[in-house]
Amino acid sequence: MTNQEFTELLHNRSLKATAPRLALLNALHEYKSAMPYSAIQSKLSPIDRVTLYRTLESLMKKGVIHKAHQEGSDIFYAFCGHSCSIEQHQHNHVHFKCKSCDTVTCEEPKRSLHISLPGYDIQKVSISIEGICKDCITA
Amino acid sequence: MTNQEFTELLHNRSLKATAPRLALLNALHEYKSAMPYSAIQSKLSPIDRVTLYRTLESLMKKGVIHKAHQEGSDIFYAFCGHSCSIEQHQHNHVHFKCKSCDTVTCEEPKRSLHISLPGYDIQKVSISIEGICKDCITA
DNA sequence: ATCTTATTGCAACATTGTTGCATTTAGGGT
DNA sequence: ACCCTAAATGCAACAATGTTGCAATAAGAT
Ligand SMILES: [Mn+2]
Ligand SMILES: [Mn+2]
Ligand SMILES: [Zn+2]
Ligand SMILES: [Zn+2]
Repeated sequence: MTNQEFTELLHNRSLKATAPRLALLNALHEYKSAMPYSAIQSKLSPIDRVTLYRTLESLMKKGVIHKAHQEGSDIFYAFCGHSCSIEQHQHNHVHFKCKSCDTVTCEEPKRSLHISLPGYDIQKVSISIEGICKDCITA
Repeated sequence: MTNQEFTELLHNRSLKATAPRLALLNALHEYKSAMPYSAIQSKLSPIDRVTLYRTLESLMKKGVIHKAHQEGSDIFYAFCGHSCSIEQHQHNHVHFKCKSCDTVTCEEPKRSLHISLPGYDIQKVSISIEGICKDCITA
């Protein structure tokens, strides 16, 4: 992803292509897997804390990024897929955190799981999984 | 649940039956659904913040309570079932947060869902659901 | 090049997490 | 009923993150 493309992405969502936003998008892009808040802050340092806070907020609100994991103290952020837009987030995937390498990734489960709670109106499902990732098992 | 029973519960887990712990257990018990941190703090006020922190930690470690919801800023706590012990937490239920009444409850889904991620070793699954609860729909 | 509005940067404050240490207390042993 | 000791509390102190207001700045439309 080039800086030019990120700029388009932001403009499509009525967001100005500012330095902090491009820095964040580049950081997330390079990081490959979901990026913990602490790593984002280090990478973008010396960014103003409030600016980072609002940058994350606006990008989340516009369906560009999403929180991928929030057990533990460090919150992980990841890019949304094409299914997410300014109107709504649409995530059918799960979030996997490896206890060995501490990496958080967005994964598509083989069988799409259907949760049934009779009498309830289910609007959003978040699934966080912990275990050992493929790479750490093979290695 | 009487105070006497709570004392036994604590002793079974090698924990002393102190005032802060009994206060917490009583608060959780009265609250019925999962209790947000802020409500716990108000209810137990004026409890020392550190004591509350360590009380929650120790009770979680010994399988007496667990975090029921941690999207949002307020973390919800709830009693563990009989399946949880000093050795390990064993939760097969999901956590439902009602967008209307803001209540968080532990729910047993009808079909037990099986998540399949080939190549990965799944050790723990946390499912958080948001929507409208049974009571709010009926009302 | 100018203008307008979104965005930033800073100050300031709030909440929660976390550790160290001295003091208190629960509960087992006598 | 009284000791004793380990466990637990209370307080100080610091760190990290969330959150708002406001003045200064800069992006992008004209
Ligand atoms: Mn994801
Ligand atoms: Mn639960
Ligand atoms: Zn791994
Ligand atoms: Zn409800």
